[in-house]
Amino acid sequence: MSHRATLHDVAAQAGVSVASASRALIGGSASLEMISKVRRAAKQLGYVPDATARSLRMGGTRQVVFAVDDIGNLNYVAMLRAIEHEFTGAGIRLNVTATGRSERQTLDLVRSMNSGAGDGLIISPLRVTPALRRALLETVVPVVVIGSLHRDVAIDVVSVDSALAVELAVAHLVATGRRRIAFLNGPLDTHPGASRRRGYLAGLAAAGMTPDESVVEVADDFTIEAGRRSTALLIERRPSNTFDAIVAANDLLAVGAISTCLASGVGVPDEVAVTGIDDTEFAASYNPSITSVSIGSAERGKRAARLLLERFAEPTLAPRTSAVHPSLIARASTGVTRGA
Amino acid sequence: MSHRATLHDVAAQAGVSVASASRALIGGSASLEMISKVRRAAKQLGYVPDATARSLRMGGTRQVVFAVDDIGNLNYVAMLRAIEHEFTGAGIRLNVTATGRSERQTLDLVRSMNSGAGDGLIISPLRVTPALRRALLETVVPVVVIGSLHRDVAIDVVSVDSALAVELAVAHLVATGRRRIAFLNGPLDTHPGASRRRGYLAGLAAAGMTPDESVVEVADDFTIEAGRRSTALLIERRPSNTFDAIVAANDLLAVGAISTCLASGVGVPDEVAVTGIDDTEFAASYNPSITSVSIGSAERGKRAARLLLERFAEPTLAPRTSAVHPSLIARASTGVTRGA
DNA sequence: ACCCGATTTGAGAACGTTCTCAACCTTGAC
DNA sequence: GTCAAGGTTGAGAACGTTCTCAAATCGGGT
Repeated sequence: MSHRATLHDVAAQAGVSVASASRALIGGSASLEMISKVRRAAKQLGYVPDATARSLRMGGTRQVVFAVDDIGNLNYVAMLRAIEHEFTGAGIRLNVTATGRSERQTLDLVRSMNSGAGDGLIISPLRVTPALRRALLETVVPVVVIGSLHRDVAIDVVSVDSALAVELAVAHLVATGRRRIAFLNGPLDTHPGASRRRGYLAGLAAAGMTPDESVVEVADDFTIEAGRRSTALLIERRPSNTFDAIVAANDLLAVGAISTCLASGVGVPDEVAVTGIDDTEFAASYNPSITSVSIGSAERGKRAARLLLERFAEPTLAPRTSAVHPSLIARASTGVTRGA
Repeated sequence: MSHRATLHDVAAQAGVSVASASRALIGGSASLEMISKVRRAAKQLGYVPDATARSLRMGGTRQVVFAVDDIGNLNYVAMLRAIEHEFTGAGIRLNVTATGRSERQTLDLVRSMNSGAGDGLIISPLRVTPALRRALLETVVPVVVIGSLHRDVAIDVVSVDSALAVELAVAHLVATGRRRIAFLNGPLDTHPGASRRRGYLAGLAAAGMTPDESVVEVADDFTIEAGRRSTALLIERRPSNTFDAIVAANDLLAVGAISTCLASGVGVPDEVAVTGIDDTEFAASYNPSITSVSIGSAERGKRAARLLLERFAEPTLAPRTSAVHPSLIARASTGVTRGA
C-alpha cells in the first residue's frame, strides 16, 4: 500500500478502459459482466474514489459550511444538530467552523467559500459589519444567514424577533408581580444586543414602567463569566438602586447572574427573579431551573438547512426570509414550580 | 460574474501564459513587471484560486478533521478550541464533525478520510470496536486518537488515566468523611465507562471499603437526562441501600444527579456529596459548584494537534503515546466552600 | 444472410492548478 | 564579438475523476 489505488489501477486490473470502470462503479450503462469484473478489481485493490478529483470534475464538493461565533454556546449546538440531521439524508457533509470573535477570521472564512470550501454557507454572526455584509454578497455560493442583516440584501435569512423575546420575558415578570426589572445585556454592537435592548424598553413601556439605566448592565460577551462580572456590578449598586428581577440576554448570562446572586446572598427567585433566552439544556438543568424564552434554535437550524437545499435545487429563487416565533418557558427561577 | 475567473482568465487578461501567471501569484521566479501585471489582472477579475484544483495537483487538502461523539459536551469544546488554536498558525483548517452515537456514522467518517476528506484525523471515540480499530489502521492519512485503543496498535494516542481520575474522586470523598459512596457510571461498553468502573473499585479498595452493587447505576449515555433517570433509581432504593456520596462518571451525569437529588429533597452536599469528571465550565458554574476531576481536555487537544503536526513533518516517526495526568478541583458539591 | 436500431465499450477531453523542461533573453567576462 | 551563466518565459504534462462522442458489438426482424 505504497500509494492509493486509482481508477486507472482498477481498470488495468480488470482489463477494461478507465471510462468503463467509472461507469461500472457509478452506475452508467454497463453489462453485468463488466460490473462484476470491475467491482471485484476495485475490492481487491481497496479502491476508494478520490473526492478531490471528483469535485474538480463535477464542480462542487458535497459539503456545506456552518459558521458560528461561539461553539461553546449550546444554542448553536442545537442548530448544528438540526442542520446536520437535515443534510445527512441529502448526502451532504457538514463542516463546522467556529469563527471566534474576530471579524478577520469571519471574513477569511466567508471569502474561502469562493475558493471551494463548500457548496453553501450557513452563518450565524453576532456582529454584522459592512465588510461582512459585502463579503456575504460577493460569495459565489449560496448563503443562508441565521440572524439578521440589518438591511435589505439579497440573501436568504432565518430570523427571530429577538426584541419580542425580551418583551415576553418582561411581561412574564410583570405578571408574576415584579416591579423593578434589571437588564443584563450582551454587547450593544451585536445584533442580539441591540435588538434585545429595544425589546427591554418596549416591554417596560407596555407595562407602564419607566426605564432606569442604573439597573442596566452591558456585559462584554454572551458568556457566563461576563454575566458574573456584570451582575456583581448590579448588586454593588444595591440597595440604592434596587431591583427584584433580572432579564438576561441569554442563558449563559442568566447562569452567571444567578450564581453571582446566590454567592452574594441574594435569593433566587425569592428576592430576585431571573430569566434567560435560548432555552438551552443549561437553563432546564440549572438549579434553580431557569425561565427562558425559546427562540427556536433547532427550528431555525432546520429551516436554514432547508432554505439552502431549496436554493441548491432552484438557484434563481428570489431571496426569502423565514421567521420563527419566540415562546416563553416558565421555570423555577421566576418562582414557577415545575410540574411533573 | 456569470462564472468564477480562473487562472486562465487572469493570464489572458494580463497577456501572459498560464504558467507565468501561476508563478507570479505563487512566488516563483518572475520579473517585477510580470508580478505587477498579473496581480493587477487578478485583482481586476476578482480571481480566487480554486482550492479543489490545487488540492488535486498538490496532493493534500490543508484540512484536518476532528471527530467527536457528542458536540454538546463542553469537554469536547475545550479540546476543539485548543486544537483550532494550534492549527490556525499552521494555516490548516479544522473540520469538526459529530459522529453521533452510531458506529456506522463513525466508520463512514473514518473511511472518508481515504477519499481525501482531510490530511489528518483527530478522533475521540467513546467506543472502540474492532471494526473501528481496523478502519483507523487502514486509514491512509495520519490519525491521532484522544482516548484509548485497548490494544497496542500503531497509532498516535493522547491518553489520560481515566481510572485514576475516579480514584482521586473517591479518595477526596473518603477524606471529607463520606462512607457509602455510590457510583453513577456511563455505558460499560465505552472506554471511559469501563475504566472508570475499575477506578471506582480501586478507590474503594484503597480506602478499605467493600463495593456494593446496589449503589451502582449505569446510565445509558453520558448526558444530563440519562444522569437524571439513573439517579432517580438510586434514590428510589434508599433508605435500605443508602449512600452519602455519588461519584459521577462525567460532569453532565453529575448535573443530572444533583438536580434529581435536590428535586427529591435530598440535600447536596449536606446529605449527599457529588463529584464529576471533566472539569467543564458547567461544573464550575452550577449551583452548588461541582467538585470535578480535570482530565485536561484542552491539554489533550493541544497535544493531539502537535502530534499530528509532527507526523506531517516526519511521517516515518514511530507511533507515540502522550499521557495527561488528572487532578481534582474541590468545590461546593462536596462541602468545600469556594475561596476568593 | 443482411441490415437497422439499441446497447456497450474505449479513446480522449475536460475540470483548474502546479511543475517540469526547453527555449529564450539578458548580463558580464574574455 | 563570442560565449557561458543566470534568470525569465511559455508549452504542455500531470493530478484522478466524469463525460462526450464515435466505434464496436449485439439483438432481432425481414
